[in-house]
Amino acid sequence: MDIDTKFYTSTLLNWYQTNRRDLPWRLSNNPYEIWIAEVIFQQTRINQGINYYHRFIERFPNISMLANASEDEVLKLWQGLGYYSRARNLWVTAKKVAFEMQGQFPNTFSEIKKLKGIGDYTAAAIASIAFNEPVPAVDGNVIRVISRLFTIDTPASSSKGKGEITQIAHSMIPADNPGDFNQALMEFGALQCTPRSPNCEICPLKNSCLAFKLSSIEKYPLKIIKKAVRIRHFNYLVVDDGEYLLFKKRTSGDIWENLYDFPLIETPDRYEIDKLMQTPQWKKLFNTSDICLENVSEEIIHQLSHQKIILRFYHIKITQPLEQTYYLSIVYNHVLSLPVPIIIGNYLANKFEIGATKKDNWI
DNA sequence: GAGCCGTGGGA
DNA sequence: TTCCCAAGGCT
Repeated sequence: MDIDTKFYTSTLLNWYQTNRRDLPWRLSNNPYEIWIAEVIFQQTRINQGINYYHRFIERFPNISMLANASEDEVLKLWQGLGYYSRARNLWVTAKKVAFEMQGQFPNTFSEIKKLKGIGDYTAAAIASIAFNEPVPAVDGNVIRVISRLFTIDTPASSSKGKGEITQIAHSMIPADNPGDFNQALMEFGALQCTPRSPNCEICPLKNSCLAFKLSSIEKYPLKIIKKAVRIRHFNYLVVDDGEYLLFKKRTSGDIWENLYDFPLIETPDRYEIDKLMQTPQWKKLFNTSDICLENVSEEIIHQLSHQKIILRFYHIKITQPLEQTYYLSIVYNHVLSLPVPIIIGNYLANKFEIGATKKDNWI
């Protein structure tokens, strides 16, 4: 493709100069802070993650502090942000850099990309912003902007389409400030070339935008058909003896890995209480113990990107400790320190007044 | 390469 | 209400 790259480069840099948001990590060339920011803002809007960023940097101001923390604490700080593998991988990588690489964060794209939790995009962002390496950081914004400017008709989900876009972005990077340019392209996508109803009339690139010329802005980037989300039914048993609650640390191979939740009976469809009491899990847990069903919550829908969880909480009071070792007994005061899925955190806040409210989801 | 992994805000 | 999707990466 024959492109006047200089025009796009200078236009985007000029636009960035006057329209860029003041974001904390933009004041820094510290690879650690850039790394944390880039990971937090993977698939996450600025408004949703900005307070998490501040709290994270305050608690872990450098990679050594992060490396010496516990996984539970890192996950607790991440609670509510979602995609918890990001937090687990941050912790794993921090320990690797701190204890195996003498605390020296790698300084080239290829070395950075070897770290767990860092892929093409994040490696390029860190390498270009912290180390001035001219590598294209292709995120969802860049895909959208380039797709529209040049009407890319290969889906960006394919390696071919991604490759085309990456190549174009690469050709636009100025040698002197690749970091600013990468951020300019992304910021342009976030603020000007928005997914829905972009204001093309005020766009400095409208006369160079092929999609605009063809009145097909809405067509790009090419949409991919999504498969239906899986529907699951969770029955949470909130087992309560007045002093402690039962919890279980979730294991790998499912959502919310390494977070904690209540004893869970997953059923193939909606079970009423009498049917739930007939399940082997219920019978095994309570056996012949005296129980009192204190409360059954309304049905709650928890929508994940790929699953729809239909769930209820069964608040069950017991008078005698259960004869079991499978679940953890957590005293009320300690419940707050456990990293839990947001739906559990909200329940605890509303029902037990343990922890913060939904809007204030941190310690 | 396709499926999996959260959550919240906006239209 | 419902749907979309946001500074992606791993298996």
